[in-house]
Amino acid sequence: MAENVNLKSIAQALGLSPGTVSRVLNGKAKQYRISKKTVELVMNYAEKMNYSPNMLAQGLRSSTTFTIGLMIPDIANPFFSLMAKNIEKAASEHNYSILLVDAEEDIEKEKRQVRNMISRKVDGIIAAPVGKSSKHFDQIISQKIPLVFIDRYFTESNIPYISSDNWQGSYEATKLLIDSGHTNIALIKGDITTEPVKERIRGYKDALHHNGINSDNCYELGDEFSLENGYQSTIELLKSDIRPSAIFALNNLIGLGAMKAIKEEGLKIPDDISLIIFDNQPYASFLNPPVTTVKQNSEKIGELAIDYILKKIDGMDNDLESVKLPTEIIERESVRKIN
Amino acid sequence: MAENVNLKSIAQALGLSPGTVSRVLNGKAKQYRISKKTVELVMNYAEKMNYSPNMLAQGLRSSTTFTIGLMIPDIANPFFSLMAKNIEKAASEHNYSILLVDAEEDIEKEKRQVRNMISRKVDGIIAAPVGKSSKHFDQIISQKIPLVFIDRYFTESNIPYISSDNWQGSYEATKLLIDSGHTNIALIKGDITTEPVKERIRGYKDALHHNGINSDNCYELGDEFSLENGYQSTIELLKSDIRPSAIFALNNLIGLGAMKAIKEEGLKIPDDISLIIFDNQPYASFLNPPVTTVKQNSEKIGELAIDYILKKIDGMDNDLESVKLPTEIIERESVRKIN
DNA sequence: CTGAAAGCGCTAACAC
DNA sequence: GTGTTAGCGCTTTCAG
Repeated sequence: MAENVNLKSIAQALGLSPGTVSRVLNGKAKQYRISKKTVELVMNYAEKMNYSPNMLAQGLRSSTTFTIGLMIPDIANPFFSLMAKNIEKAASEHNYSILLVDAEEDIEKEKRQVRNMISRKVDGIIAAPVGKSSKHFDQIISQKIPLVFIDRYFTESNIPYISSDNWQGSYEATKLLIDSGHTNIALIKGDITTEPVKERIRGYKDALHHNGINSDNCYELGDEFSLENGYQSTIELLKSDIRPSAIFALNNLIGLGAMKAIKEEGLKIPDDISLIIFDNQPYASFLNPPVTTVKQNSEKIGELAIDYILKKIDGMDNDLESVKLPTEIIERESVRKIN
Repeated sequence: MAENVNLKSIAQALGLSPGTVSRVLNGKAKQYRISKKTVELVMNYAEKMNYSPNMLAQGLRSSTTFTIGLMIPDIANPFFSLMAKNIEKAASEHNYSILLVDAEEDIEKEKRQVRNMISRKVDGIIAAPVGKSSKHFDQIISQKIPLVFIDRYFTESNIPYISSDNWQGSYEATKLLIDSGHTNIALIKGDITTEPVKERIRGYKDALHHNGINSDNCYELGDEFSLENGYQSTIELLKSDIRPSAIFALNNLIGLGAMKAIKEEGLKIPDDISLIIFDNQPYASFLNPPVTTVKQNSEKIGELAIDYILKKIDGMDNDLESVKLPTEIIERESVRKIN
């Protein structure tokens, strides 16, 4: 295998010019009326030499890199990894590659990586932003790089987003608990500066109010989408004298953490305490007990996001309305009906 | 914000040459004894203009892209997504970015993406290869791009790999079942052309033989790491007259599928049938019942892989011995002790 | 139908 | 201390 096979070396070997070789290899033979003979010659030789174009050079010259930046707060969270899978799939079908960043819920890392994406001249960015502000994304906008948020978003910015109807999911979950006779419902939250968490809290509170329950009776705690937070918060709850009859966990990791704590304390779901988890996962129906969840359509979120970005890259001026996809309550066996 | 701020525009604005600006911005001011005044001037102006270097140009010129290709068969599988997380974290700490490919267990896609990675001039590649052969990775080798396999590998190639001791994990799991009195143990497999699956099968068979159990009595089926395969295979098993007393599921998705089938058939684990799953996940202890698993050290796999690649990129000629990390049986409550 | 040449933005060897 | 220049590999305009 030749060391450095590039347009020039091919051209030389074939007694042609780099321009011609480029035209052939980019399927512009018709357009430039290149002779069949030349086309075959080039094609065969390139094939034989296992030529693959230098995309850095292509990108530099054509200022399009066929790269989409994907910024995720936690790729190990199955909610996000499933979304990532669908995004990568659709992207690769259109010959785009994914530059992946796991922001680790760290705003500083996210900021650094925003610049990195700019430096790398990605053609578009899909991000589930981490912080309380989208200011650092302004650079993306001013560079005219298509950008769409997924899952998380900011109401004050006008960057389009695809998310779930967090209010709805939370409202319905809380309502289900209330309808089952629960009036002392604890809420274990994620970062309350993020919009989805705010919305979920609002849904929860609205459901309480609409049903005549004083939310002061209900306890809110926690501050992070993590197993640890779910665990610690639940322990705190169970050790206190609040003794809620139900816990609403605002994401899947918190839910797992809560289960761990409940189990360790020797309590049973739903007999001793009921549980609903925001965000459904494949394993939810095999848990002990099968857990009632709020299902988000994460495939759809990924799909809409990549569609939007791809179209935007193609220059379509489809100024997408932001979308809040409906959620769905999956009733299983973690909620006890009281009387 | 200026439209296109680059070295040239900065140089012009400041009455300097691009070379000088480049030197300052790359921290080579000392080395070239650039005056403090110039350094400050450049730094401030670059900051003010929000300059970020064009990494395509840098890459083209310096032939190093600070990019690592990561090829994963299924990023939605939590086993892989956790590994991806650790890899991205370590990479970004060294200013490398991750180009992510989800091969979707599709060899053709993997082949295409290998070429893509070459075209993109990644500095190194970490891959959990999909197919039965590593032939398409030869191009990587001949391009002298550092490459390491994770999880999956090929014995006949001498591409280094970091994986689990699949034989050990499988042997120990099977032994545990045998020691608990099981003699009719069904095995639900993944793609048998892959080395880890082969090793797991071998571990299983060795354990049977060493304990005087005729493996003809034991049923093997299935061909894919998926929930569907786990489900279908288990249904098939339960409907047949084989009636194993235990199932050994060769990965987490198969395990979940098996649980689904067992539940649907109205059977109880471990009373009616025992289960061990290869690959431990955070939710395993909350399943019904908590499932005995074979834990792989996936953080460590990711860590060793990225360490190796980074060192290799730095030109260290540390020809890593391939590693098979020990596994650990996590005993929970899915195995029934017979008599 | 094809070639020549400019230039994308950057770095580094060579000048002085 | 700093400028000049060549060139990384590619595409595309302009010529013919």
